[in-house]
Amino acid sequence: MNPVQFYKCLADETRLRCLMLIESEEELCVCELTEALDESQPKISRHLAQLRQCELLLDRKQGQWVYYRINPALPGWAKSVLQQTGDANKAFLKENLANLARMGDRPNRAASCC
Amino acid sequence: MNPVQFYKCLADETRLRCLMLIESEEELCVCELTEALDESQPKISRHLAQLRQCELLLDRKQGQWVYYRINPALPGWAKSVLQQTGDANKAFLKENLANLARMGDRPNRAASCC
DNA sequence: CTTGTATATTCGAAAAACCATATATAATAT
DNA sequence: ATATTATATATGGTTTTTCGAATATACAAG
Repeated sequence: MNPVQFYKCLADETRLRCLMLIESEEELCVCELTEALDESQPKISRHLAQLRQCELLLDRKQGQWVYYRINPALPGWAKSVLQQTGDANKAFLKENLANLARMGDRPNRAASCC
Repeated sequence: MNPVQFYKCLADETRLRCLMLIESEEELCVCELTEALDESQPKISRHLAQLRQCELLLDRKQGQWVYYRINPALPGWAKSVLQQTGDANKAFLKENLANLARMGDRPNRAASCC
């Protein structure tokens, strides 16, 4: 994991929020992130694709949903950076988490919805 | 310290190397960084100015030299990120540190040279 | 005052990143 | 089969970032 490439991934507001939210929630699907960030679906999807290509995220398809999670194979320092950034910047995510909470009918892991 | 702005600062090879080298050496002047990275003086200077403006670095003028160091007032998580990144990516800096070591006549803190 | 060295800044061009819109794919439901 | 929902990708344009080259400033030495 090249550190410059890693930090380029974190250097965009949309991507950083996605990463922090996923870090906080373990796993989120595209529609949940779209709602939490209040951004267009293609925009979210494009950034997630980049994070997947750079191997910061792994995806898992379940029915019509695609769930993203932090790649556990990331080097320790990178995982630690993500974790610390999330822990120390809770306020940064406040509104996004509120949007997520307010979201009715979230897909429940292993079953219906969205 | 906005985390997006912080990571934008780290998302450039020149800036990240400067930060890591300063992290490793406590304090470095522009000519030392120019030599260590083998880049043009204006390029180094421009990136250092950005890091200073974003308050990641502090500068100190001594005679004709300007020494840069990590801003100790950075939030804990940011200092920790810089430190961990440096510790875990020594190979990334290997050649830069070699250039620095090979550099004859480095300015000695509080006296002549360069 | 002139020269030399260290550093900073300006400017225009080139490259990279980002975005909105439209469209494609794939799964599910009717 | 058709319609709907979730996600992905392609296209073209706009904004942002980065850069080299030239120039400016500031200090030191002679």
